[in-house]
Amino acid sequence: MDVRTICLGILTRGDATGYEIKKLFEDDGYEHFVEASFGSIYPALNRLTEEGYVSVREESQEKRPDRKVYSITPAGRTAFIASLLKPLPEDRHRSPFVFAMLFADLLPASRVSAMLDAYIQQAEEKLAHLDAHKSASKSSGERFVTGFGRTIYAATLEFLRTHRAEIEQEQAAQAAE
Amino acid sequence: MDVRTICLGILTRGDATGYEIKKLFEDDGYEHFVEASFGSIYPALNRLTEEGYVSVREESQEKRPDRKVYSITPAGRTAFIASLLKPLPEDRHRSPFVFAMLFADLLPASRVSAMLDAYIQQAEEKLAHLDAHKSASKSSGERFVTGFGRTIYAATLEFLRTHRAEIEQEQAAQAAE
DNA sequence: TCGATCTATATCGGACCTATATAGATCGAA
DNA sequence: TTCGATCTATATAGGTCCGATATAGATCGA
Repeated sequence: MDVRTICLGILTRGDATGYEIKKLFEDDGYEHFVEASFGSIYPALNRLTEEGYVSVREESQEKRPDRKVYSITPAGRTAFIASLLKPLPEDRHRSPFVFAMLFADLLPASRVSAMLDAYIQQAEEKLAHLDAHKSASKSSGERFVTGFGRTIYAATLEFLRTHRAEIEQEQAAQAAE
Repeated sequence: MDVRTICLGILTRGDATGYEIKKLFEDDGYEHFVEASFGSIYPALNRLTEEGYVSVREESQEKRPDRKVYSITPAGRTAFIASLLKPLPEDRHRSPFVFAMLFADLLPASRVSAMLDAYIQQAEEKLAHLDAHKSASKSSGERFVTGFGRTIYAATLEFLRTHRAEIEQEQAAQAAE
């Protein structure tokens, strides 16, 4: 999903600034599945405005930088739906942690354990964040996605806790050689 | 993990061409976690060569384009280990499917069902591919990563099969309004 | 035998992220 | 109370990476 489509999607739920578009995914705990940086959101909104898919109103606030509040136009809504009717790109899950585990045999056992600890802790935090915002989920789609996220993190934690010993023991055996 | 580090990692396991570097991850079923395109692999190898982290030998074959076989140098090996000792970047799992599910209420029920079907089928194929190459896993790291992949896909399938009805029924209820 | 797929390298354009700059507001800790 | 940290808010430059495309002969199945 390109950043322009992501922006249009958020705007179907209500007006927002570029800043809010980024924050909404994080607050709802979707950042693991959908995210975009400011460096791509702001140019995307400019282009969407040029193309007539969104409109802007500038709210100049006292003693604050201007807020540019974006609204989706009927043309934007149509384009957004159309993009969801096209075949979806495949998921891409890039994991430096998994990559590093492939080369565990080249690393000190302590480093491997530290990586496992850090990864487990991260998954625990993400899971806690999703559970904290459980009640905020409204549409069936949102509930579905939150549940999916919880499932993935729970399965991750379960696997790591039950299988970390295997990789750590082989490390130990190797160090003893 | 940047592409240069990925290339170095593969080359710690043995010499390879740019083409083989890409294929190795796919054949072993790691492409969901680690991947790089030709458009970044070839420039990366050129730069690694300039920097002295890899060396090349050109094998000009009869009636075939030249093979450029890359080998990691001691300096490359050192740099690779060093990169694994630095804090790892976080995972990023981008899912157009999950994004689309957030907006299921804007789509026809048939489209939502079709997306679920396609996503489930993809996960089944990935899982089958991992199982097919089960025996090929050698190091404990490789076995760990293969098991991790299977866990994620299995959890995904389990969740989708038990929860797709919820989102599909809400769709149906909405259409009836 | 003809199209599809495979091996193999390479580049261009575009999409995207990271880091950085700016700037005032708010809020907690010392 | 004041100073640093964090938050709101937009924006750009540099660099990384991907997708599409080009090339070209080999192999393999229909």
